[in-house]
Amino acid sequence: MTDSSNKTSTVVSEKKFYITTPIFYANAELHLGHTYTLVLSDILARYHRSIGDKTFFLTGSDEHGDKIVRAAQKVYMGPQAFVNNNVAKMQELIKELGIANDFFIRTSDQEHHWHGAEKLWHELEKAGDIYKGLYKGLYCVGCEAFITEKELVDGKCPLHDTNPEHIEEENYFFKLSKYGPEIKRLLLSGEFKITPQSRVNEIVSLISGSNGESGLGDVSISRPERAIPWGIPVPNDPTQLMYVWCDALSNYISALGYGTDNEENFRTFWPADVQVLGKDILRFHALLWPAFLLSAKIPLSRELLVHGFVTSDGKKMSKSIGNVLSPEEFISEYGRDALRYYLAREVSPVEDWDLTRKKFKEVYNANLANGLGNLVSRTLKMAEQYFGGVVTGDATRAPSIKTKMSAVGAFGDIAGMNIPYIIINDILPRYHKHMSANEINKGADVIWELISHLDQFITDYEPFKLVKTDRDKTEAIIWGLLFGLREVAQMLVPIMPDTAQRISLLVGASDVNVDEIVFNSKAPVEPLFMRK
RNA sequence: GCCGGUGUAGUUCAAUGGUUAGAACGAGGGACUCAUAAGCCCUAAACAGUGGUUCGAUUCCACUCAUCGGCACCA
Repeated sequence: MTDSSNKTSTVVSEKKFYITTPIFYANAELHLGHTYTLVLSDILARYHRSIGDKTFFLTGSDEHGDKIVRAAQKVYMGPQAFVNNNVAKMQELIKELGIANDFFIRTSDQEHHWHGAEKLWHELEKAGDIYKGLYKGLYCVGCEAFITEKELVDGKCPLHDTNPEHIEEENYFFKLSKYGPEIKRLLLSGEFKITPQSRVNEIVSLISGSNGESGLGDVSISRPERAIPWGIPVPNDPTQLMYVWCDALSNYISALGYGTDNEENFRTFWPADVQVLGKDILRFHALLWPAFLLSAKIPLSRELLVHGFVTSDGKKMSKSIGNVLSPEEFISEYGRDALRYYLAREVSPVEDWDLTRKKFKEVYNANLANGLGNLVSRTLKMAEQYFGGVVTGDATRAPSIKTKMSAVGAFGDIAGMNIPYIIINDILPRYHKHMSANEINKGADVIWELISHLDQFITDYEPFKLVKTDRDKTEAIIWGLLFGLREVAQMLVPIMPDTAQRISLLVGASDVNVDEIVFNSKAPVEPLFMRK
């Protein structure tokens, strides 16, 4: 893919763009929910790279905590070996999905992560926001960990069937309560954005509290070192380890070199432009994380993009129901780009969504095999048969669409307009509008509108008949189709990078200005997307 | 229980205080053939319920029912 040839679809931008996923807990393999987070983020990152933004895309793994230690013990492994193993699997899936992250941060990585976490702790301390206090909770001896009221079954630990003990221990606390009003103000003013808006309302009402009671309390941010020390020691107090929040949330800046002797990336990329996360961890990102940043006098992230959960046939995936769907399953049957397509277009970035094998297949056949793939085949076959693949033309000679396509696009009706005109004045502006607003599903819709226009264009002129009587006009029509396909490929770059490249190579556009493109195309040897 | 959102064709979504409530997928039918029996055209198919405001409501309000989310240490 060359950048010089995509003049029409490139909006020149000199901005920086920093996007993050949460770090994934290294106690199990990644599932479809994680896959969605990764693909959504990757599409946004690739989009911003494609428009020229200086982009940094971060993902990583959260590797500390009692849960890891216990899970490792179960399989007779040390915690480090255990997480190494799981992280290797994560990275394998990340590679299979075609995720192009710039860095992978690991919280057990002393060189890349610990300095940042420690510096953040120091800053909170310096601001006077850390104090020693008593943490009270329910502790299960069997689990060697605190458990929450919600986890209890009949007042007992569900794993050990024992009554947990009420214990108190001395921890460090962070003055979260101090920052409630400021976070509320930033949320309401829009300086700190959360998408969708309903999540802002939730957080604001949480801060405000109910019945006149203050909403926010302080939180404990350390735990006493236990049998196996597995975490980042609290600076100047080795008897305590940082609890998950300070340890994990700081990854977003430690990965940029914060706290190391090279903070150049931090200066370049912070604050994050978009932090993608699932609704389950909204609170930590919308309250604790900004409070940490305010305390440390670091600017807040610009936007949290909060997505929903995936269900399988309307139910939560669970092994006991037997409805678990894995990303690997779809990749092996349909290919990586098909899965990316599904996640991009068939899923709302902010709502819960559902997946079934039946629906995936229907969507695949309708839009990839019959839609995109078939259009590529029929266009390139005609180009090859009639013109040996070499098609010359220009925008001024391209015929116009005849059929009225009602209620489509900004014009309402595109009859009488030619392909390049429609693309430049309607398709591309709307595509960019949606993609830059993180609405990748709507961006993808626009691409498929163009695909539909191109099919309609073939119906309008029937070049397969016309070629017998008017070769010049037929060439102008095929030229219009190839021009359209070239733009489809460009817009597809963030969503389906492999497919975009394949189409671009097949279409074979010359690297000259829009008005004089010569196509040196070839028909695909086999369909892009085999019908299933 | 409290707070907030949603409820439109088989499914996923859209729009609107007023002539025929749009689209996609899926289903049924048709004419074509460049193409992956794909594409194109046509057809059937919906405003949760009750009451209110209004000349007139699917659209505004109230209630009911259903459903989803939140109600702090769950990555």
